[in-house]
Amino acid sequence: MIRILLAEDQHMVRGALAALLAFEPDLEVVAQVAAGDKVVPAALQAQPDVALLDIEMPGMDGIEAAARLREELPDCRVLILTTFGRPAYLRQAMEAGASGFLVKDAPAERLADAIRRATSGQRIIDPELAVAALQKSESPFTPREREVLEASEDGSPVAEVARRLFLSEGTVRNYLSSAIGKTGARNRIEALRLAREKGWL
Amino acid sequence: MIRILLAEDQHMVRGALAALLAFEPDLEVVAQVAAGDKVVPAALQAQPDVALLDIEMPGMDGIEAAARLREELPDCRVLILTTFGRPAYLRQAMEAGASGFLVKDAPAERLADAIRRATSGQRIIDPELAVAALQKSESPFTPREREVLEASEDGSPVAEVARRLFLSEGTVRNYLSSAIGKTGARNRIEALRLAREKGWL
DNA sequence: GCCGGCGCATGACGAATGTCATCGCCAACT
DNA sequence: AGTTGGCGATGACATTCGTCATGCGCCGGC
Repeated sequence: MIRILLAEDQHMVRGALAALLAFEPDLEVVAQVAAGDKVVPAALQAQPDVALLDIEMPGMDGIEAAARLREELPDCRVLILTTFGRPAYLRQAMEAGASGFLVKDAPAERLADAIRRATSGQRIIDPELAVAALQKSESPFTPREREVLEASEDGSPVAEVARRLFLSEGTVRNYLSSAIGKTGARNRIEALRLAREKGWL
Repeated sequence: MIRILLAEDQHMVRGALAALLAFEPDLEVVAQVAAGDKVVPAALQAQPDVALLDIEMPGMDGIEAAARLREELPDCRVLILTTFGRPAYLRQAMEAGASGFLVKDAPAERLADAIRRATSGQRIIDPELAVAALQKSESPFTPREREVLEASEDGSPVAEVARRLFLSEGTVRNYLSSAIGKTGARNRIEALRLAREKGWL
């Protein structure tokens, strides 16, 4: 019996996924949480074999939760399940120690299969996404440029981004300027949009 | 036996919802589609009693699909199921002739219940959402302010927005400034984000 | 050992943006 | 008739943003 922890903030989707898994005789959902920061506590209590984590969650995102979980329960495999098949998410998920990465666009049947494979130690990457990630031109950003761009996505002014990243205001402007140049945008907002479209984030 | 059509673009979510409904002995999913423009053709063929429509779909959005469906198959009830409980969506759904409106945040158990009630002619509105819609302060924007804000969402500079809306550059800045003030933001980007969060767009 | 690239910073400058006061026009409301 | 408020515009001003040149330290590769 494979014990599963389900982390997904949309109640109905979570319930539906649980129903989907309930049809599999060898799978058992032993815990359900709706927020990223509840993942580790629930896992410590329920001792699942696999954690199925959404990325977009309140409290803590699924990537971060995955990393924490790998520290606290190294025996628990992590599967990331997300709406957005951004290459950057895939990369981050792998860095966080996830065993697999699925998009919600994938066929429903693939889910149970992925869970079984994860427990047997395999890595599961959504084939469509893997192809997309490889086809997508490599991001031309330096790590810092990406970091600064991402920190600007909520629209906070340069000064605040600088504070958050412990950088000088001028430095932040330089990185943004460079990112704007590389995307061919006219300002940071467009740069952010174009970078996302090209899968550079 | 209540016959159900399921329209939802994310394959895995669709499959999971089908699994959820499969547990109900009196409900039967007779058709599944992944795009809004496939709803009416599939419904004509499968003759469902209830159509469960996501709003965010390729091809045609769920609201529009609902309206078309009401014309073609007036006996088929329509339930809107969506991620975003925006008051505007709720209003549009009702205008399109939907019998009910559910958010994916709602408890999974409520779904089957809503379907049964819809077939018996009742209207179903997610209570949380109804409360939220009433609590939500009405948008403080004037029509022009909203228009200018929305035209700025892709990050184009003021000059371009002005050209698109046949306004002077200064006027656009004025409306943006006013919108920034009303949202309590520090620049247009934040204003856009905050306005969305508050359901003012 | 000498690049070249990245990280970080500074300073300066022009362009874009945000704010404010003020104006005219028109429609609605009192 | 007068007041109010949305709409559109202008001009001036301060701030923020984007760009560029330049400097320094660090590391990896040739």
